[in-house]
Amino acid sequence: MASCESSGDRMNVGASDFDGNDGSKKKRKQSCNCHKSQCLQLYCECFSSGNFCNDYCSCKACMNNVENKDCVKEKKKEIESRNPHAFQCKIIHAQNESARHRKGCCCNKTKCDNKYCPCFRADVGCSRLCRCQGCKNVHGSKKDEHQQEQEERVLSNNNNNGSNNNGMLNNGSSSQSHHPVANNDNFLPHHEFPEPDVDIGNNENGIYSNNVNMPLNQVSVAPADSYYNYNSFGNFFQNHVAASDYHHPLASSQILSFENNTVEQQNINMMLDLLNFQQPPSFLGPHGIYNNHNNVADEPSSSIHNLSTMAPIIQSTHQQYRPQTRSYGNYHQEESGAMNHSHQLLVPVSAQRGSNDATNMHTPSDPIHPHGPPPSSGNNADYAELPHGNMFLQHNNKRH
DNA sequence: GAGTTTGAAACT
DNA sequence: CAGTTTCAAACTC
Ligand SMILES: [Zn+2]
Ligand SMILES: [Zn+2]
Ligand SMILES: [Zn+2]
Ligand SMILES: [Zn+2]
Ligand SMILES: [Zn+2]
Ligand SMILES: [Zn+2]
Repeated sequence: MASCESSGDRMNVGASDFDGNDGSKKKRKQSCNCHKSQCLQLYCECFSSGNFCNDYCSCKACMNNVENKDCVKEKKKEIESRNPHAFQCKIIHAQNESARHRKGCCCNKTKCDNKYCPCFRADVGCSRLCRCQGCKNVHGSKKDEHQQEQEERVLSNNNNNGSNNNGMLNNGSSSQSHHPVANNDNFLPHHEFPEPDVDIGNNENGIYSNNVNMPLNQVSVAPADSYYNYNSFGNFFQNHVAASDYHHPLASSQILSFENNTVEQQNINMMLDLLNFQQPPSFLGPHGIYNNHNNVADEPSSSIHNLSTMAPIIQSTHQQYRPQTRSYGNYHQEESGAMNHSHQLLVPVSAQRGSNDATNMHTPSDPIHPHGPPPSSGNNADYAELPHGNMFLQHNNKRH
């Protein structure tokens, strides 16, 4: 059974074209890097294209192999019962038509001009089946409504000249009329700070600054405790922000000697630290004085305002977010009290996202946002509100 | 249809 | 270039 030549599948890194010895381009065997699907869902390109995984794959817990061929067959049957076309070639070569993607694409943001677009990936133009916005597919872009309308008028006037197409404009060379497109992407820029929120209620002992509270505005489900950490000032912050922005490399003097490296001693140290607490330097923000160290969105992560002054005191190995290389969080304290290199024990953020992932949580209502709260559908949680009102970017690509 | 999960592409 | 973000599709309910 000949497999589909140009499948348009996504390619795992290292699996794309490569130069052969003779200088020719060859297709490297397709491969995947699946971590959670066991390569038994259509997310897996090997499975999706009807192939077993192979030596180039770096998938985890892969089931998509000969050894499990019964299981694979079962799964395929199940999926085909939902969609009989699921494992058929995704590119259609119909007579008198340019090749097209079976289902078309639905690119809302990328204009079909890169490999996010399944049509572009397969080197075919967008067709009438595509629901793309502002299509600029170099292999042939879909007509927009205006062009479609014009074309239909022309066709009905001078009865057709034999050109068959898919509702596709001729490729690249034809210059297109550029209508000014409404920009719906003018989301609140990070530098538009709200009024500083002086959190008096928690300031009476001088220990805490604004971020002592868990974020007030999270969506119904509170993030698991492990999503939070606190710095030496007792401020709570969200780990994923912390991991990338709030830490800096731990000085060797700050790594405890063995005999002091106990939970008890750490707790004593923490109390001492709190006793010796000095208010973090305030700074003049766009709308006044800001007290806290954290979440200064329009300052670089290396800014003093975005740094904590000591290693995380409590950071379990279950913590989802691996502190960045070069970060303070290179070290964490295990329950035993031992300090260890965090980044060798924790998993990268990209490997561990989940629905309760703090990065994916967003505010139900967003008084700061000039365009109202993020829409309630789609993958639309790009932004959330931090405790003191700053917006920050999340993982979840909601549409604006 | 709304919302979540997934892994490659893109970005920095 | 390792780490993170963005993206559109697959998936679930
Ligand atoms: Zn796979
Ligand atoms: Zn594979
Ligand atoms: Zn696999
Ligand atoms: Zn597209
Ligand atoms: Zn398309
Ligand atoms: Zn398109």
